[in-house]
Amino acid sequence: MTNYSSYPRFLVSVDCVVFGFEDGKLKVLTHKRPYEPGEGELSLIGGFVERDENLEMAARRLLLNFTGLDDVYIQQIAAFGDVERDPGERVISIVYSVLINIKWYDEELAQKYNAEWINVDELPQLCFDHNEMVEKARKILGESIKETPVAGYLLPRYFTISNLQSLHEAVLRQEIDKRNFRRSLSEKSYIHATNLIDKMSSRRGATLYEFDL
Amino acid sequence: MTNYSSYPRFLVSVDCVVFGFEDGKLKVLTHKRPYEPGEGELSLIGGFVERDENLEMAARRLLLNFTGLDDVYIQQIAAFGDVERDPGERVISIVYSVLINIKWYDEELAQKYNAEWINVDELPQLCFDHNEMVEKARKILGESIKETPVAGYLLPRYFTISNLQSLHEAVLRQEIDKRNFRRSLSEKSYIHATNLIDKMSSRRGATLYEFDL
DNA sequence: TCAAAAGTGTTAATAGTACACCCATGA
DNA sequence: TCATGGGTGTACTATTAACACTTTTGA
Repeated sequence: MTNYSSYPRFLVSVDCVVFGFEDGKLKVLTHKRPYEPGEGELSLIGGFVERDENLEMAARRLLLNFTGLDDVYIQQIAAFGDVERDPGERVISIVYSVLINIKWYDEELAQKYNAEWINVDELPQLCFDHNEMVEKARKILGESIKETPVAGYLLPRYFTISNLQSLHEAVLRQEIDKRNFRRSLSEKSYIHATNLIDKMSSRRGATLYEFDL
Repeated sequence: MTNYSSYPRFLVSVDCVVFGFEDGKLKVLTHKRPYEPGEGELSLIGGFVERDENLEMAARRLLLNFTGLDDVYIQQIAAFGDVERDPGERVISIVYSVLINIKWYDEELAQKYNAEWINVDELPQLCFDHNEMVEKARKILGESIKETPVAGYLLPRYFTISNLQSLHEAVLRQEIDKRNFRRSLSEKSYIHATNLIDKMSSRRGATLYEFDL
């Protein structure tokens, strides 16, 4: 027997900052909240934790539901628990950063949920404290992308160095020298050139690379 | 009106990894759980979040209660939410790292709560997932201590470079060269020498330093 | 033939690491 | 006078930053 009974219980939600990369821009997946409070306002992908699932499972369930994707990269960012953060009822929210290949995203589901990819540098006001969640997630993404192969989750399997560089530039909000960037990559063990050539993006053709994940 | 009503509610707790520094060792504050489940097992400082307080306030309330200290340094580490993590009932726990000056800790309270400071490198098994919490908090402390003045919260107001170095060594679990350490400090803007001398720790006397917090 | 993106090296500056001796003092 | 911890500088290595031209090819 526990003596837990006298303590309050709370709704616990998971909110996902879903990042995608397209046209040289880092984007975040949003949708219009379909119910009150905040109906019609822009929101991250979120939902409540159920009894039989842990926090990460809840995030994965919501993502599968919303994007059609399983097996995405997710990482916990923080817990948000201000008393008044959700005007409907007190909700404690656990935030996850999620990286997906925007091309695999299910367009039909997008329509169904009023979903929209928004450039992270041009985000309007989102509901509740969701802007703050995006900021935190982006900061952590910036730290990860320099050290780890997480960029692989935002790009297609094969990609050019230019693609990868423009992703880094979008995440870090700074220009990077091409030669220094290529050299730093050549020192990473988790990325390698394939013998494939991309003829789409240039006349000359660019070597396609691949992450070892 | 919300449509939140059909979702489950959970107990939400805050667990604090309270770090202190004494005798050249990084220590964590533990106590014996006074009730089931896990009665008698070693536990971090924790408790349930109340309706009218946010997560950080809950942590501060628990700390004041348990250590007699307000105005401590606290930083959120992560949320732990595995379904079975607490065998009594499902509890979602938000973990905070807390840095205090071990000398200010209230010994009477310590007795009352069966509290004990344990060397972080010699921690026995703690209840539930508390060891994992300590590991995460310690990892983050290691990153912070190199870049920021957080060491100031673990030391007395005035301290010698030797003190500070031994703290860094305890946190990072590695020896540091004395000359390099002193040089790196001289490049930090947030620490400065006072004109006070500590005559306790050596015959010659050592300059006392102070953080600008 | 030329526009457009791919690819390529060198130098300078900075940060980090390794290392050994003298100093001041109280007991 | 000597044991103890305080305090100091230099050379080497590794990392990061700055910088410009040639290559390939389809239109």
